[in-house]
Amino acid sequence: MTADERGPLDVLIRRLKRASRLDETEAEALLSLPAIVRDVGSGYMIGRSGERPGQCCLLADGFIRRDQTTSDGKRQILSFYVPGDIPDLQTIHLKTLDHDVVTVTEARLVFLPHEPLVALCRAHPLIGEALWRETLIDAAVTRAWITTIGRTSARARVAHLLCELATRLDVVGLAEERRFRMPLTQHEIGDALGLSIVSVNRILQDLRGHKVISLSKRVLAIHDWDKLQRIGQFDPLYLHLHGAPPASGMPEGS
Amino acid sequence: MTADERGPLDVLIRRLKRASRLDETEAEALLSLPAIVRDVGSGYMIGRSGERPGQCCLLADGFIRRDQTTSDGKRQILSFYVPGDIPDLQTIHLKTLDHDVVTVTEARLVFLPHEPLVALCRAHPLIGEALWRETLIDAAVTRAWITTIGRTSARARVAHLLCELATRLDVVGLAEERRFRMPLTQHEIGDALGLSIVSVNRILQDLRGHKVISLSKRVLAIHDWDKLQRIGQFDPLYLHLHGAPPASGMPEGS
DNA sequence: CGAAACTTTGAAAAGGATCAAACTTTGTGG
DNA sequence: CCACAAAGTTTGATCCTTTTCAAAGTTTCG
Repeated sequence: MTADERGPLDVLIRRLKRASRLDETEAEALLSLPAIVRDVGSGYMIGRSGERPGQCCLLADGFIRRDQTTSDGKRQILSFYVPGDIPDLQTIHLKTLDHDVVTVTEARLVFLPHEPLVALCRAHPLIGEALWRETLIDAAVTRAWITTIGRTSARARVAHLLCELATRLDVVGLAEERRFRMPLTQHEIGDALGLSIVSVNRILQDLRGHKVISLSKRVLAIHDWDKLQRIGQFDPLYLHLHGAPPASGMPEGS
Repeated sequence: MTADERGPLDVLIRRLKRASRLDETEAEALLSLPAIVRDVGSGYMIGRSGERPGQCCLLADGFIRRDQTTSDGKRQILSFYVPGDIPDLQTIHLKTLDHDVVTVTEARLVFLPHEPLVALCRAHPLIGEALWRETLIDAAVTRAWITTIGRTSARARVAHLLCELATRLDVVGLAEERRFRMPLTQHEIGDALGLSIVSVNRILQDLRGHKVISLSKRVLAIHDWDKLQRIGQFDPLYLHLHGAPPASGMPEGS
C-alpha cells in the first residue's frame, strides 16, 4: 500500500509522530479533519505575500519552496519542502503571508482549513503542541540557513544544501544510498544560497571533478558523504530528527 | 510607575496583547506564573548550544542576542532581542538549544519554568496560541534576515538593521524621535549581517557623511528616516506589529 | 522539430575581506 | 580622580572570492 492509497492524513500522522508523542485518540481525531486533495503542476502559486489564506497546505508529494522578493526584484528562497512538510503551517496563527509559497515540481497538495485545525488543537493539546513543534523545527532550519549564508563560502553553502536535501529526503524514503532525483535548478540553488547561477555551476563542476558527487540528467548521487559533510560543515542536529529512524540505513554523524 | 515597579509579568501580558487577544481571565492566569527575576551583566550566557534548559527567559530590561558558531569558529548572530521579548521561547517545545543565548548589555531577566508554562497553555488555549504566535513572529523576523543577508549589499544590510532596531525600540518606548542608545558594537553588527568589522565601519562612516544618521558615544540618531529605509529596503510588515500603537509618533510606512 | 528553459564556459570587474597599525573610548584598580 | 589596560573604532593598502556580462551548448517538453 503506497502513501497515495492510504488516506492523505496518514502522511500527517506519521510526520507528527516523528517528533511528538501522539496516542490513538489524537490519531483518530486527526483523521476526522476535512481535507481537500489537489494535484498541481510545477510553478503553481499556493500563496502570495500579503494574502490571508484560510487553510494550510500539507505536501503529500513533490517539492515546494518559499520565496521573498526584494524591492529591487531579486529573489531569495527561504526554504524547500519535501513530502510530509506543511510549508505554511504558520498561517494558522500568523494570518498574513510574508512570502510566496510555490511548487518546485508537480505536486499533490492536501489543504487543511484553519478553523477545524484550530478547534482540534484546542480539544487535543497534544496535537496543538505537535503542530507548534513543527513550526519550531521549521524555524530552527531557517536559523541554520542564516549561518550558512552569512558565514560560509559559496562552496560550503552548496555542499550544505546538498547534505540537507539528502538527509531530509532519506527520512521520507526518497533517497536510496544518498542518490535522488534533484528537484532544484541551479538557478533555484543560487537564489536559496545568495549565490549567482554561474557560481553554483562552477561549484557543482568542482564537486564532480573531485568525485564528491555526480549529477546528470537531474539525478544527484553523493559518492563521498563524509567529504561533502566536511565541506558543508553539515551537522544534522538542527533538523531535529532525533526520534526518527532513517528510512534507509544512513549513518547519523560523520 | 515604571516597568520595574510593576510585577515582572506585566511586561509579558502587555507584550502578548500586542499581537493577540487576551481577556482578564488569561491575564489573571498569567500573573499566577512562578517567575524568578535576576539581574546580570553583559556577556552573560543564558543558554548554550546543546543544553536543555528547564525554563524560558523573558527579557525585562537590556539586550540579548542569539549566536551560532560554525565549525571553523566563525560567529553568526541570528537575532537581537529587546525588552519584552522571550529569546528562547522555542525551548518550551523544542528542548535542545541549537544556539547560544547571551546578554549584549546588562540585563534584567525573568525566568519562567517550562512546566507551569505548558500547563497554563493547556488550561488556557488563548495563552498557548498567543505564545505560539510569538514564536511565529520570531521566525518571520528570522526569514526577513535571510533575505537581507542573502540578497542585499553590505550598505543595505546595515541600513536595514538600523531601521529594524529603531522600529522595535520605538514600540517599547526606548527610541525617542528615532534616537536611541546603540547597544551593539560594530563587531556584533558585522557578525549579525555576515560582514567584516571593517566593512561595517566604512558603511557607518558613509551614512554619517551623507547625513543619514549620526552616531557618537554610543548614541544613534536617524536624521533621514526615509532615506535609510530606502537604502535598507526596509518594510516593517515582517515585524507583525499591526495592532500595536507606536509608543511615540513614528509614522508607519515611508 | 523547435522553442524555452537550463547548463556551461570564458573574461573582466567589483564588492568585501584581510592584514596591519594607529587612534579613541570605556572601565578598573590604585 | 588618574593611569592604564582592554575593548572598540578608524584608516590605508592589497588581495581574492564572487558577480556580471556575454555567448554557446544541452535538455526537456509540447
